[in-house]
Amino acid sequence: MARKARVSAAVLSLMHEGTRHAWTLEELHVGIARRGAATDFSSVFRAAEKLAAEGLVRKLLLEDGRVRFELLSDHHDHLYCTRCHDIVPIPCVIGHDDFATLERKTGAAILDHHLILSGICRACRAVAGKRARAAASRSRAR
Amino acid sequence: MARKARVSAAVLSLMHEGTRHAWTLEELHVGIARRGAATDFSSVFRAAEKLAAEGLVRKLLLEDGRVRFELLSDHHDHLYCTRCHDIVPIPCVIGHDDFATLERKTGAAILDHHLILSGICRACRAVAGKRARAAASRSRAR
DNA sequence: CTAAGTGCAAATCATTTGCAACCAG
DNA sequence: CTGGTTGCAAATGATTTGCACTTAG
Repeated sequence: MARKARVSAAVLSLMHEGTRHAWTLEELHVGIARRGAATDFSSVFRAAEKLAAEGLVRKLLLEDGRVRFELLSDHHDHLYCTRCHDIVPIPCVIGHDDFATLERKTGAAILDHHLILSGICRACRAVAGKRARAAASRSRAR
Repeated sequence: MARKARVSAAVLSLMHEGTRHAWTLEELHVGIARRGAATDFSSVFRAAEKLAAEGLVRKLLLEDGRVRFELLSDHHDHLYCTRCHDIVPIPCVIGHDDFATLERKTGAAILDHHLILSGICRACRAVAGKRARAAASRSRAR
């Protein structure tokens, strides 16, 4: 590095905070600004792309069509909560033998995979549960 | 329907041809034009969206960031070939028990899933194999 | 000094929408 | 007639690029 990359550092440090699992560029941009180190959106974009190219970060593309970045760690998959639009990491359920079977069946070479679940995350379920109970007691009261 | 939907029909008919498994809007647009029934891009867009809303077609979003549509059939997953950028259908390898386990582990309600494999499809592997053999014989000749 | 990193503005790309015209029922 | 459908043009939203400027090494 010819120069310490201020924005890259900010991106990494923000991600390491662990407030969120997968970040859109917008979220990174805002997050960095909140810490008082305002930057340009395009700088965030370039920093994130670079980190992804360097393999420090993984670029994801989920069902809502926006790019997200996450810290690279041991393989896991993702749950996209259709209620709060948050991304939750999920342990990987697909084994090597599954891939071996698929490769045999299809003749393709499988190099990587992304399993994207969609549904309602634990937090949102809790809220929904509370609502349902409240509704139930309301109808009992009537 | 107050009017027979020309574009929707063309989209479905093109998809039924089976030339391709998953179609981008662009591919649909061009495909329909090739058949001599030129239409506007936005009409293709609206037709595809409508078909998806009606449940005749499924909307996909893969790693290259472009929306694709496929005929709705029994559940399967997808291989994205990083060489030819084609989408190949793959039988589903994840069982109900896997989801049950995940739901227990994570506390989330899992409603749907998309497994996206990436790698090299059978066709491209064949080409690569041919190339490798050719290279081998060239080096032998030297 | 010099090349990587940055900010700003503008370009691009795919998707989406507004609106007037169209036409099968 | 009427409301779903279409074409055209223009808007949107996110990502990406050009360029001049800065600055760590």
